[in-house]
Amino acid sequence: MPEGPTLVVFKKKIDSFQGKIVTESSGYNNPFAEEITGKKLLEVDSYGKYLLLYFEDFLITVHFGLFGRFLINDTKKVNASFALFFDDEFINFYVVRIKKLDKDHEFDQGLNVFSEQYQLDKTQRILLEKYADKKIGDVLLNQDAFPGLGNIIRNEVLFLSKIHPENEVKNIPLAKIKDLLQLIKEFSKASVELIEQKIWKSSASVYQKKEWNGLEIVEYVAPKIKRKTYLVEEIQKLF
DNA sequence: AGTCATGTTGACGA
DNA sequence: CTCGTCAACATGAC
Repeated sequence: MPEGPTLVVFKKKIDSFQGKIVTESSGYNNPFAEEITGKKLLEVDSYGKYLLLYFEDFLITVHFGLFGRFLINDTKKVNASFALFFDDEFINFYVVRIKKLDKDHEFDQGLNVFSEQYQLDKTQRILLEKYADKKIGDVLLNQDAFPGLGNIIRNEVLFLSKIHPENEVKNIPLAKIKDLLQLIKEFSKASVELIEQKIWKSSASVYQKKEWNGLEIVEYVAPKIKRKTYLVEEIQKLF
């Protein structure tokens, strides 16, 4: 279900549990229930498409995949894959995958557009050094270079920066690359509010749309990544 | 009601 | 070793 900005929204909703003690943890896909029980939830954060739950001795990451959901103080009919209870409150996570990491695990904040430490230059360097021969439309979904970037953001920023997804990275003028990276940052951050207002998808320019300003939006499945791609031929250039 | 999807992982074989 | 393909995921919006 979620891309990076959605995880920022999730984090905000769970923020109020910071500092509270987990009185019980459960879930059919939770090998860490015993370790988590009795621990204080020190901090909630997000990185890319992961929700981060920091405890005294370790860190739990929650990935929502395509179907992941969570409910606060509410329960669905199906069993939760992961759940946290705090005295009289609780959070149920459905269809999520969790992992346990070292509490000092370092995420590369230089690549995180939501971080104060984001470095556009670093993303640019990685893109040009490691992915020069790849298609830009494919690379954007690579979480190593673009943590949190998903299919909606991918389609929208390629359109907004007027770049055709089939361009190989090395053929795109540097100025256009910089435009694209700047747009990824701005679009991702602006998305948070739109998601909170539940108008994110409907306010998209090309994603799941048929036309833009009278121009046809072409739709196809990108072969390598097998993801739906939307583009306006007249606007998005091949270099 | 069938279709499709904001995503990843692991199994398998070429 | 790497690459493509497939399936799975207590789903849910349209």
